[in-house]
Amino acid sequence: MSKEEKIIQAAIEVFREKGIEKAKVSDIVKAAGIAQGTFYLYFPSRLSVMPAIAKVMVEKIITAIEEGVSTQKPFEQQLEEVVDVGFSITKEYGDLVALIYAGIAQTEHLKEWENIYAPYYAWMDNFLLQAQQQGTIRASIDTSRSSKLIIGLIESAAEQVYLFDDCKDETMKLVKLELLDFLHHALGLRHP
Amino acid sequence: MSKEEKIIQAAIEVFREKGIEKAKVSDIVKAAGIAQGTFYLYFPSRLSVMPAIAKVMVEKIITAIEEGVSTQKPFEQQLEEVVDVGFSITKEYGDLVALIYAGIAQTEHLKEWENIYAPYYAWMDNFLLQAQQQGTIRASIDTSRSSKLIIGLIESAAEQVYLFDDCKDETMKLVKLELLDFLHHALGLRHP
Amino acid sequence: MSKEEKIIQAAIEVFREKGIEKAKVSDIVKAAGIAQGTFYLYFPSRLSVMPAIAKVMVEKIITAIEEGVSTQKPFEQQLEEVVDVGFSITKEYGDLVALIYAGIAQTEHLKEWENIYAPYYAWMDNFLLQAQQQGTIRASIDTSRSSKLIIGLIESAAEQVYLFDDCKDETMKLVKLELLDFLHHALGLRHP
Amino acid sequence: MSKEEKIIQAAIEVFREKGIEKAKVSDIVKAAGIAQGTFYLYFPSRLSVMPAIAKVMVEKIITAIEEGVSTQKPFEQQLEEVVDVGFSITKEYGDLVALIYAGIAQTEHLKEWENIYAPYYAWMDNFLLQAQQQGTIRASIDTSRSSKLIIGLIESAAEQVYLFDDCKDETMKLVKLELLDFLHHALGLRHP
DNA sequence: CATGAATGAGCCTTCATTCAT
DNA sequence: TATGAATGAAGGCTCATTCAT
Repeated sequence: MSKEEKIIQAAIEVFREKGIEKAKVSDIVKAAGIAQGTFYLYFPSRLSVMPAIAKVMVEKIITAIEEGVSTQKPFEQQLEEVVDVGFSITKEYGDLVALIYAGIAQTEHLKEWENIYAPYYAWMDNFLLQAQQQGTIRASIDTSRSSKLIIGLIESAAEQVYLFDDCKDETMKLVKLELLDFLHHALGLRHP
Repeated sequence: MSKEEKIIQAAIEVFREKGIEKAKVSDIVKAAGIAQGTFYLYFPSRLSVMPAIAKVMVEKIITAIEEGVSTQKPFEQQLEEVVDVGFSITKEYGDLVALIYAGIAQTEHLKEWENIYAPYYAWMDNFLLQAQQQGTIRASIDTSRSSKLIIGLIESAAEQVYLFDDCKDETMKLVKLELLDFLHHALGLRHP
Repeated sequence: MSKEEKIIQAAIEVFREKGIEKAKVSDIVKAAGIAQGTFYLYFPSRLSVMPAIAKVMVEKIITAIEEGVSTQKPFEQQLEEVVDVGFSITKEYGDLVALIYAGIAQTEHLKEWENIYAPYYAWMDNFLLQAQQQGTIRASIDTSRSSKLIIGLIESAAEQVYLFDDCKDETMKLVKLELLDFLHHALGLRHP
Repeated sequence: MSKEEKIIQAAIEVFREKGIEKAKVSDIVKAAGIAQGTFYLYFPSRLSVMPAIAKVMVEKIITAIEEGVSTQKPFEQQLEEVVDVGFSITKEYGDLVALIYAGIAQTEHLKEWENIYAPYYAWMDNFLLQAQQQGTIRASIDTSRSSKLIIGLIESAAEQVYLFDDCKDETMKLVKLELLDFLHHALGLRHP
């Protein structure tokens, strides 16, 4: 693992553990096993690791989606898998997403956020588009816009369970069912 | 306006303008027109104004909803008003919401967030419940869970427009339409 | 008890408990049951209570000496009582003495300390003088100078026991015996 | 001179000049010719230099004793030299001793003080022990306990002169004589 | 490339003191 | 006399960043 990768991994670790404000460069370099000055050979400032962290995170999201959704299956099942993966992502990276969001909100323009999530949005757009072309979901959907709505919706639902709720397993199933029902209707899903 | 209110107003102003990390207590007291020490008579630390800000914000949200939605009109029109108000709220307070969310993520447990939004959730729950009882929306909806989904959905949509997008007015109408369509289907809206 | 007395008593309490630097005016007024501003009606500044505390302390010392030493008994027994009382004083007020000493060292001229202890020195001087006039102790002693030496000696001995040592009771008796032996020889005590 | 030594020397200087409470870290670093932050690389807090100062001071005391007392001469002359050195020490470091004592009283347990003075006590103990073994002072003395008494005694006497009195030179000789006389008797000194 | 000691600007917070009531 | 809210100066400490080695 290169020094740069070490730093990014250590930063993820430390930011998750301590939060943005309390994550010191000294913590990160300690976790990375490098010297204080070395950090600045790779990143110009403390918060400039954030985009790199975001990139790593989105890569993981994309991988999870691609691995978790079987393009062979019927759309209805795929949709269920999309929700499952979305929940897994929030479970595993929800705090990290919130962190990066906050980090970006504090530094650069929030618009940057769209670029970060772009691959996720693109995947979802394509997912809907294909279903639409096959007549599985209603034709009136604007897949580009709805892809963002759906991602927001899945995240909202998952946050209800993982960030806020306590009795997770129980709630999770109920929320997922409600969400799937919601999506079925929203997408005008036709059971072929 | 009491000193405490002055501080909260000034804090809102400064946090919005400078972001969490760069908002100094000295900025806040200057904006509030009080002495540095006075701040600490009302709040034990710099970030402890956050919950107070959140409370003010939610009060404004509730007021906006109650004023913006005419309970006399048919549900379909009310829903449109709900979306309109939701968009207005995000337009006006979106950055503040993001700020508070980040501020809370850095200090207390994220669960606190649910308490803050509780009145908004409660209103939405009741809104759906009445529609359901009148048979306007499908009976299979769990209004409590869906209220959160819908609020998340409206916020996602509005953020697309106001936080990220540039060409706002144009986009806004399209996104709103897409969202309303999405909701109509999701809720199984019956046009009476 | 007058307000002024209340303040002095509260100050003694708080200074003993928290030490000089950490004893806040707010602590003192709270302990005294008065308002913050009232303190400044009686004392011009935070540390200006110190002399008043010192005065109270010396009064207690004098009282203890006068009550604890029986002028009727032979000198040898009186000397033992003087040592006993000296030890009691250090046990009870040793920390306070150190406190006042430090407090004075930080503010005014250390010379003030002599004025504070003056009554104690005077009593000891007189005590020695009478013994000398009766031929009980050696004539070559300068009672004025030696009174200070002896007080310093008793305090040193008692501090060994109460401020520093752990196994107090055991040690105390041994130290007292050693000290008395030391004093007997130093004073050239004649057993009549 | 290492940075740490520079800090200690500067701290001694500043604490003596301004007293404990008014000695600011900024004063110390200025005197040491280093940056403010550098102070905290070597000491965790402002008052944590105190023990280091104490150590330096005791080293100086030991050096002064070893240089000022000629172990070859007869005990009586050595005792005079011990008193002379003791007076010199108080003259030169008396204020520092009071300072450190107060500083320690404010922070750590007072017991620490005994550890600091331990080398001085040990030297005196040994000094007495040898005289006792040679029959020069009375056999009934417990040298360990009396070493502390004697050090307390010398300090008391010297403080009378240097800390409190004005007409120093005059008084000094008289006090010294009185003290030596006092010690001769107390120790049961035999003039061989 | 790597190091880590050194820097120093800057902020949060405390608290003695004041003063209008 | 008494109050206690308000003041604001002041300082300990942190920590991102630099740079000589």
